[in-house]
Amino acid sequence: MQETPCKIAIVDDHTLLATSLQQLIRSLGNFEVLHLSKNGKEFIQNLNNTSDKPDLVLLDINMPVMDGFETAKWLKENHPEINVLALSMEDDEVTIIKMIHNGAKGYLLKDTPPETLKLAIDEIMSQGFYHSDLVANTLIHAFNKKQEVEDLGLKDTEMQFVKLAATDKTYKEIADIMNLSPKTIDGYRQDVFRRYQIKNRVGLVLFAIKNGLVEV
Amino acid sequence: MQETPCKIAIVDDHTLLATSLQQLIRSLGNFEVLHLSKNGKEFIQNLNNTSDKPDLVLLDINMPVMDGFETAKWLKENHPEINVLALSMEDDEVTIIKMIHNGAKGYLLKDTPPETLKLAIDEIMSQGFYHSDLVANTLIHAFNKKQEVEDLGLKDTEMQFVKLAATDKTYKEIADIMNLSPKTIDGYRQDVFRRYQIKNRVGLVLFAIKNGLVEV
DNA sequence: GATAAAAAAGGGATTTTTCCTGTTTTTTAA
DNA sequence: TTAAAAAACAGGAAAAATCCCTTTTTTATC
Repeated sequence: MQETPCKIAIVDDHTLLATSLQQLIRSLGNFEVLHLSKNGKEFIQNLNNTSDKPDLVLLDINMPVMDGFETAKWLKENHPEINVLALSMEDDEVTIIKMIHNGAKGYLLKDTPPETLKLAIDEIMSQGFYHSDLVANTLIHAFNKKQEVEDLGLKDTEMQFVKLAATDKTYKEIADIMNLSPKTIDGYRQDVFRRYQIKNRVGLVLFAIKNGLVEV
Repeated sequence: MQETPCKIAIVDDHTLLATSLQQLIRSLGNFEVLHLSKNGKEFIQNLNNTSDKPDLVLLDINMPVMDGFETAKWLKENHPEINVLALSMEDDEVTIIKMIHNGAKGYLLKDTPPETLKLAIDEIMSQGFYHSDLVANTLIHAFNKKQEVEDLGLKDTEMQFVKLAATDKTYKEIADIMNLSPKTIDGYRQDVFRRYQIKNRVGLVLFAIKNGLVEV
């Protein structure tokens, strides 16, 4: 008895690599390659052009038009049942984290041996995720490390002001807390607004959060 | 030649468990237990009372006065060179994530066999982290899953308003975008403020972020 | 079609924020 | 010690946000 084959789509802007991947996968056994796409946009078109949905997408990250991040995010949102296996040459922390966060069920480097590719696909199909040391270690270290706040050039008083401005206190209340005149606080505000091109207080709150000055 | 022993501190409010842990660790070989503490506060006192700093702390999580979360966070901030190995009966996602985020270098369940405890300590001392499947899988899944936004009871228009309010646009600009009168927007604002006890727009922004309504 | 409820809009006042322009005080450096 | 720089503070005004209460319009339901 033949099992129904695992349907795979390949998204990679390097045609040569995509076609050789296709051949490789076909040689691995019970797999069927539905279509190749050069970027996320083309992939979505291919997806909509056929009723046959892939079980898994081999997704490159660096692509023009619509890259791997966007494509993974789109799939997570619109077709969560389609698994993404990220394929990349990059092994830096930020890239890996972004892909896993966007729903990729595994992350392979492009110099991975074919057996690992097969293993990864099988594990994703059977257990929902390919647990590699690369991904595990990356997540652990990213999560574990003390994320240092980069120096933005804020003076101590300004820093304190910004942190307080990211709460629902009024400037008058902030002035009281800092034992300063509301007019001094207004001076800080104006300086910070100008220095970082901030339009208003909401902008200041978002600035503080984005730069890790306050926790939410 | 005898290596310098690994110095260990134990923090656990269950005296019985703490003392038996102490005995166990001493039996494991080249370890030295510096002191036992019933909670984080007591531990910090013990730390300050002696010049001999531990290399590693076995840290319970559920404790009165100052629990494992706070203690780990304090250590991460004040003594990043001291490794934390979390010990707990809980294996739920949130607990594990919080501990790793607060700098714990490993996470063990209390029903772990002694050999694993030794392995964990050794791995932390040699490689800086004890890589267990429990932690790896927890982080991966937490990071990978689509964090569903719980229903807060916001209507569609209100939701759109809140999302726009969490940008640096004025209410007038928001009204334009939503093709509504500024007065209608003001009505939304007032309703939402009252319903969720929000004081002002910064409060609204923080509310939106905390509840995952917008990404930062 | 009448009626009640919900949504949209408005009037008007107060508080807060924002943005100018400055002056005074304190700190720093020569 | 003194000049310069930085920090703190102010007056005043316009814009935005906040709040309360009322009216109109739309929607749903019988």
